[in-house]
Amino acid sequence: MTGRKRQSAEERKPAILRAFHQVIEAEGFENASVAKVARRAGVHPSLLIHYFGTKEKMVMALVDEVLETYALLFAKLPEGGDPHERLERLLTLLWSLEWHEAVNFSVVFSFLALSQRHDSLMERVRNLYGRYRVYLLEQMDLLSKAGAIHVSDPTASAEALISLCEGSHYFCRYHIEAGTFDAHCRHMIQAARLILGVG
Amino acid sequence: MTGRKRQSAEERKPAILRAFHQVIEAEGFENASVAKVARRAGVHPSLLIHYFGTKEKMVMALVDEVLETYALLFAKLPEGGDPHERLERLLTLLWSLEWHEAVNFSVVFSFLALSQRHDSLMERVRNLYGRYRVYLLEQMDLLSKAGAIHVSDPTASAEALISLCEGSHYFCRYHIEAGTFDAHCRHMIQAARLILGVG
DNA sequence: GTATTAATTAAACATTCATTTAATAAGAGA
DNA sequence: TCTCTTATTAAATGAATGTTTAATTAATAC
Repeated sequence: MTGRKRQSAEERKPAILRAFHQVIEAEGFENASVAKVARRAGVHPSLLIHYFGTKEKMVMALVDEVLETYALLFAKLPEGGDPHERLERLLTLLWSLEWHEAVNFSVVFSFLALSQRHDSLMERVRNLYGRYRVYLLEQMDLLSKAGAIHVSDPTASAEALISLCEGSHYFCRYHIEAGTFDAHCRHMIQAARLILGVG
Repeated sequence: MTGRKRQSAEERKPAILRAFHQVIEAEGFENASVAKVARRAGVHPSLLIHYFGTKEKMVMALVDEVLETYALLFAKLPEGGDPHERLERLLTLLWSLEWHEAVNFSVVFSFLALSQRHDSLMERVRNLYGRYRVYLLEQMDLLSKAGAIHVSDPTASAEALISLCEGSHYFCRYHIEAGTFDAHCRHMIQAARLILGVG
């Protein structure tokens, strides 16, 4: 009748979340109703409730996916190899198009807003950034001992790197000219080098 | 009957926007309905429509206020005086509690999400950051000539400062420990000095 | 004190909201 | 083929959505 095939839960649930993501992108989190998501997924609204229980749980399922995207991103951070080369790979990855486009800003901004009044979400985001910070501290220790960087206060440098990186990716669209993203990344890498004492 | 006094439009409209802001803070932008805002303002829902026309226009009125808050913040940036002292005042202001708490993060994150699909809002935010950038470039030129800083690429340094500042304020809550905001600010000021060649 | 203007509410509107309950349909295993 | 499970829809729910229209109330101007 609908022209849609019967699918398993393992196929349908991700498809619904994909539709949810698209609706948020197109119309905003505040306008992403169950009915609209269902329509985009080509499915009856009650099927979403059947799979997720409530809309809130569906939101949290999408949050899980977005957080997982970040976790996968962090998993790409370089671990071994020559210190100088590793530093180079780290900076190049942090300011790559891949890193920049990993998530949708409309979705992430909405979830960051949500985290302000959703304790467990806040805790999960903090946990993610905590791992980020630990990674940077470890690397700075290694790179420091190898003489690849020169930092006096690793904690301060880690905070600065995270701030520079997040500020750059989330806000550059508000102050750089169109078509200058590559140059912006070079600028940020240079600033990162100054912070790491290798300017 | 309601116990509320009759007020002029000049008093009522800001009061309604204040209530709107509070509802977003407490329940999120996606749950801030006209009825809830009216209830918090102690007023009938149709009064909001009478004053603002539509909910969307009411949203834009609140956006105006938030953007104005930022504009007033920028107006506090130091202009004259001794270069070294001015640099000191600039960094101290950028990483002050006043700067940090000037806006509500739940509200701003929601509006940043909105800007992704609202062209005129995007343009207005870009305009704001453009002025921020111009200010920094002007100051860097002056400070540079006075020997207070040493930057080779002012554009790159301005982008780095903005990124560091925004990334710090919007994301520090996700990676610093409670009660370490002051230390974090000191770290950021030190990083800013490195970027400005006065480390 | 009356007329006028502006603030405010009341009531009703169609629409959309998330969700429930029950029915249907399809595939899997026996 | 029959049974059982699971995917899917249909239909109905009451509440909440934003908005309109008309009525009411209070202050202002004359």
